[in-house]
Amino acid sequence: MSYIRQLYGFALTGRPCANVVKSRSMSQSANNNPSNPAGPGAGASPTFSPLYQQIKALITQSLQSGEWKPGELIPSEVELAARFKVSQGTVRKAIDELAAENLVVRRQGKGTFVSTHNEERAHFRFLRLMPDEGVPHHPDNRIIEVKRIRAPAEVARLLELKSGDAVVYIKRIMAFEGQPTIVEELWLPGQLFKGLTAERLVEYKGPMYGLFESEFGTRMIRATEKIRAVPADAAAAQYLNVDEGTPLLCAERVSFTYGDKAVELRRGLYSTAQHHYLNELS
Amino acid sequence: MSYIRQLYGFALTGRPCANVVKSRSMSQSANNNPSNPAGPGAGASPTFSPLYQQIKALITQSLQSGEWKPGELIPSEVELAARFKVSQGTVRKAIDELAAENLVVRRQGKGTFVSTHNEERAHFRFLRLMPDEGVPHHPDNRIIEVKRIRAPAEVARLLELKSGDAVVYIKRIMAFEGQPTIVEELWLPGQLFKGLTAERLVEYKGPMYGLFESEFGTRMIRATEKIRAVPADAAAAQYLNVDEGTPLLCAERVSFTYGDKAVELRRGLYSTAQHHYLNELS
DNA sequence: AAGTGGTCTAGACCACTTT
DNA sequence: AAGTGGTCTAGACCACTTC
Repeated sequence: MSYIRQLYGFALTGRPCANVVKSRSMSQSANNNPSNPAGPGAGASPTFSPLYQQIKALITQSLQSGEWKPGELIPSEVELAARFKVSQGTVRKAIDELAAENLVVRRQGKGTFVSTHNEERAHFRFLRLMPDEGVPHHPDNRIIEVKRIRAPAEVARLLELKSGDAVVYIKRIMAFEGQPTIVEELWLPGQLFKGLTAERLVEYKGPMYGLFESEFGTRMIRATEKIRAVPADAAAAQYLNVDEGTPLLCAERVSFTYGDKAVELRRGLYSTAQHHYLNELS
Repeated sequence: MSYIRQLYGFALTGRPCANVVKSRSMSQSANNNPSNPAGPGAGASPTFSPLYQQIKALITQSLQSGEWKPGELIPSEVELAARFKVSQGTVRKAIDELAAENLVVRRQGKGTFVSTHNEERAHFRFLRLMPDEGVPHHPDNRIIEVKRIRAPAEVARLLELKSGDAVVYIKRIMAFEGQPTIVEELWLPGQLFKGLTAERLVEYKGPMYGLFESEFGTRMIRATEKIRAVPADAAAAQYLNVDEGTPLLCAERVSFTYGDKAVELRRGLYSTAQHHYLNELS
C-alpha cells in the first residue's frame, strides 16, 4: 500500500484503482516531475490533472465498465475515499461534477445512484417538444419499420463508422393525445444493437433510451441537435396528417455515450401546429 | 459586531450586509427555531437556507444593485469572507454557483469579474444559429424600425406589463456574409429603455445585449425560447430573399434579468437554408 | 513578494434515511 | 443507533498574475 506524496496530493498505485498521478496542471513547465513514479501498475499514460479530476475519471470508468449499473447505488463517499486513498472532500468534488453532468444522482441519506433513463424525471430530458397548451404528456409510439442495413456514407460519418458497416434503421411515429406529431428515423451501430427487433421495441414500456441502457448496455449521456425548418414531403405529410409542403421542424441529433462515443443518429420531423420545441438559454 | 452561532453557522446582522440567518433547510419540522433571533437588523423575513445560499443571494443583490458593474472586479474571496463573517470556503461555494450560472467569471490569479455581454466569448451564448459549413461569423445588423408603442395584450402578458404600457418596438435584419438570414422583432419595457433610438442602436458596436447592459443598466442573464416551423409571409420572404411560404424557424424568446424579471420579448424568423439552430442536450 | 483563485486535507456537526 | 450525503470551518500549499 505504498503511496507517494508529491506536490499537493498522492500518487497511487493501489489495487482496485488505476493510476492516479499527482502533478501540475499539465500545461507548460514540463521540467518538474520528469519520470512519473507510477509504479508497477498498468502502463496507461499519466493524466496530469487535479486529483479530483483523476478520481472523477476513475469513477467514470467504473460507470462505463458496468461495475455500477444504471439505477444502482455506488459506494459511499467514505468508501471511495478509502479506495482511492484521498480525502472525502476530494471524492466529493469529483462526484459533484458527475452529478452536474447527470451521470449520477445524489440522494441525501440514501447515497449516490447511477442515473437512468428509466425514471419519470428523466423522460423529458431529451424530449423537448412541449404542447402549446396544457401539461406535457407521454407520447404513444408506433413502430413503422425496423431493419438492418449498410450505413450510407452520411450516417457512417456522423456515427464514426466505416461506410457500409451494419446499422439498425428504425422508423417510428410518435403521437400526443392521439395526434401524430413526430416522425422519426434512427440509425444505430449494428454491432452494439444486435438482436434489436420491432417486437422488442414494441414490447418495451418506457423511453427508447431506457431500452438501450437496460437491454443493450449502452447509456446515452449527451447529444447535440441541429434544427432546421423544412417542408413536409409526401410521406411525412401523410404520417403527420398535414399538407405536403407544410413547414416542419427538422431535428438531427447525434447522441453520445461515455467517452464521447457517438451511438445514435436520429432525424425527427416535428409538426409544430400545437407544439413547440422548448429551449432554455443560460 | 454581535453574531450568534446557531446550528451550524452564524446569524449575522453585520453592517455592510443584510440579514444572514442560520437555520434548518426550510422544509417541514417547523418546530425548532421558533422565533428567529435575527437581532436588531432590518425586518426582511429570514431566508432559512444554507449559509452559502444566503451569501450567494447577498452577492447577487450587489450585482443587481450595480455595486459591481459588468466587467468589473468584485472583492476577493478573503474580503467577502471578512465582510460576511463566514469562512472563505463558504464564500467560495457561493461564487462557484454564481460562476456556474454565468453571473460572474473567475480568472485565476486575477480575481472574480462580473460577466458581461461585451466580450468576445459571450457573443454566441445567445446566438445559436450556426453556418452549416465554415466557422461562425458575426452578423451585420440593419435596423428597419424603432418606435414606441402601447403593448399589445400578448406582449404585455409575456413581459409581465399591463396591456397598453409603453414598449419599445424594434425590427431588424441580420445578415451573415452578406446573406440576410434573420428578421427579428423585439419588444422592450418602455420604462427601462427610455431614450433608446435607432441612432444609438446603429452606432453601437457589438451585441445588442451589450448595449442594454452598458447604456440602460439592464443585464440579460437567462432566456427561454419556443421554436416552431412557420411559412414565410410576404414581408419575411422579401427581407430574407426567399419565396413566400418557405419554411422558416420561428424563435420566440423571453429574456430575464436578476430576480427572474422579464425584460425582453423577441421573435425571430431564421432562414435555415445554409444555417441551423444548434442545441446541446445534456 | 504579494495577492488572487484552485486544490487538498481534516474534523465537526447537521439533515435525512434506514435499521 | 448507524450510515449517508450536506454544510461549515480552518489551514496548508499550488498556480497564476501583477507589482
